[in-house]
Amino acid sequence: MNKPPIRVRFAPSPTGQLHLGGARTALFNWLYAQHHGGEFFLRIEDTDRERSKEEYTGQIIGSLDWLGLQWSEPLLFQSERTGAYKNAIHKLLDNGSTYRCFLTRDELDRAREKAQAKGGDFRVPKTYRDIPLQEQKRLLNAGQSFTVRLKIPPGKTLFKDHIYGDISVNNEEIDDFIIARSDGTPTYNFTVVVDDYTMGISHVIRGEDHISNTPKQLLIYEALGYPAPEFAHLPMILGPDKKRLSKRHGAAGIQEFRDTGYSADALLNYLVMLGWNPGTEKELFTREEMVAHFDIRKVQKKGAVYDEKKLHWIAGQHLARASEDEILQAIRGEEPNWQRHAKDEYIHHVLKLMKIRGKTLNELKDMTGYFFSDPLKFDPNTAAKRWKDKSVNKLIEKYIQRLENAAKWAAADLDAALRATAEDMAVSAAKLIHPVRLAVSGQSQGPGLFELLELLGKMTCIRRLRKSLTIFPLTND
RNA sequence: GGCCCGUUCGUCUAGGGGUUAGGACGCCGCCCUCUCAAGGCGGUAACACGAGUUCGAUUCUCGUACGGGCUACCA
Repeated sequence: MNKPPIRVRFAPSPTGQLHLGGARTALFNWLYAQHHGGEFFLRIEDTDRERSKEEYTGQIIGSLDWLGLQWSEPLLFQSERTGAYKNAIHKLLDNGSTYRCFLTRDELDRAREKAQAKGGDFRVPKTYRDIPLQEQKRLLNAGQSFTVRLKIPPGKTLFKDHIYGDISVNNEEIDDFIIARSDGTPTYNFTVVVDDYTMGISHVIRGEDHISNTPKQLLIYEALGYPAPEFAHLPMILGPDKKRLSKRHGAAGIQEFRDTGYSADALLNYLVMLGWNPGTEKELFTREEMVAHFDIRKVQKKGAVYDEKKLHWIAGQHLARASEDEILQAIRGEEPNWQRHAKDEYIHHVLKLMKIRGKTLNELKDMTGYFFSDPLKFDPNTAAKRWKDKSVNKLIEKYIQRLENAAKWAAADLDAALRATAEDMAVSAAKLIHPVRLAVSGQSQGPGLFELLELLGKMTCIRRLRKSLTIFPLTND
């Protein structure tokens, strides 16, 4: 027994940008393929002419590309497969598993409204399901427009979902639904089946919102005589209100996560933990580790609420673990000219010092400005607190003198020099440390002061300290 | 309304007939310390409800409640 190859797909419709839910569906498909040595395909479901937009196709592809969820060729567009759908519809018309329905949309709408007013439970009337051939011909010749509906057979439709287990539905619950509209175009449930079959998809992994579509699609597989794939439905990603996450909840577009400086790996790591667990307590994963550990049976059934705080934490952990060069490459990937004037070696030092202090690439960029140019802004609260009066100027002057005479410019020596100065002046080291930090960085916080001074270099430090003597204290007295 | 699915700390989750119900984020406190992070230690907080099965249910069964999805000539 040799197993059929594993082929999965992600099939977004280009009616909006790629959002968190779509990205997770894509990720789980990709992981499933990677883990099992299968292939991952992409299919653009652009049959809704009204809502589909080419720019969204571009955005979705761009986001997937950024996430690094590489798909195999060919990339399929449903809009280019009209021929295949037509053939399949004819096949079903010929083999009698479908019928032409001459009910008009208006008729149906009215009947539906009436039924709903009376308490719901509207069923599509099977008026034309079994009319004689002559009558059909007559209507056709009269130019009556029609839709093609699937004849739902009696019985039960059941399937085994890899995540939800056995699911069954009585066929009576399913209407003779439309597979081809009156303009001849196929509907969603139909195109999905035709495409999944022709693409040789072995496992359909998609959102839980498709569970109720599955029996319908299974019935189409049956009518077409195609073998059905296996199914796995993923729980929804929810907003804080427990409703399916959407634009209303804020940052749902992948592009926004990229814009706020999250790395693709961190986002993927967060996403994989949303609704899945490895069965161990590990929760920080590299891409390779995700592939190695992924097991679809460990996917949750319950919808998961998106929590930005946790994403932020994971992003910080990824940053702390990343090499300085990886971080630099990631930043330059977004902003090619970032700090081009500085030497890579110097930037690496800066990043080494700062990477555990930021969670996102943007935070890192924002907090490292003073490593590359003299600070122009000085935190006024810190100035008020740490540099109250002229007495501080005296201390700084003394420290500058020592620094100028420093033989070695290394953290330990700068430290010793500062403590010696403090001792001379009979003050605590802190009385000097804080104002020096303010003078040199404009900030009240940052890396260890002496590592900072060492990295900035003698000239820069002395320049900034001198300058600060002309600025502080802020209050004149 | 009908059908399908779900329900363990605020959130993500582990567990599973007998556990002090475990971990993570967040929050709080302490330690480290020149600050901020990071890190370490500790704390806070959960089995929706009701029956049944059982010596014993958070765990199994059935109901109820609540939540979600679907119910289109959208995908």
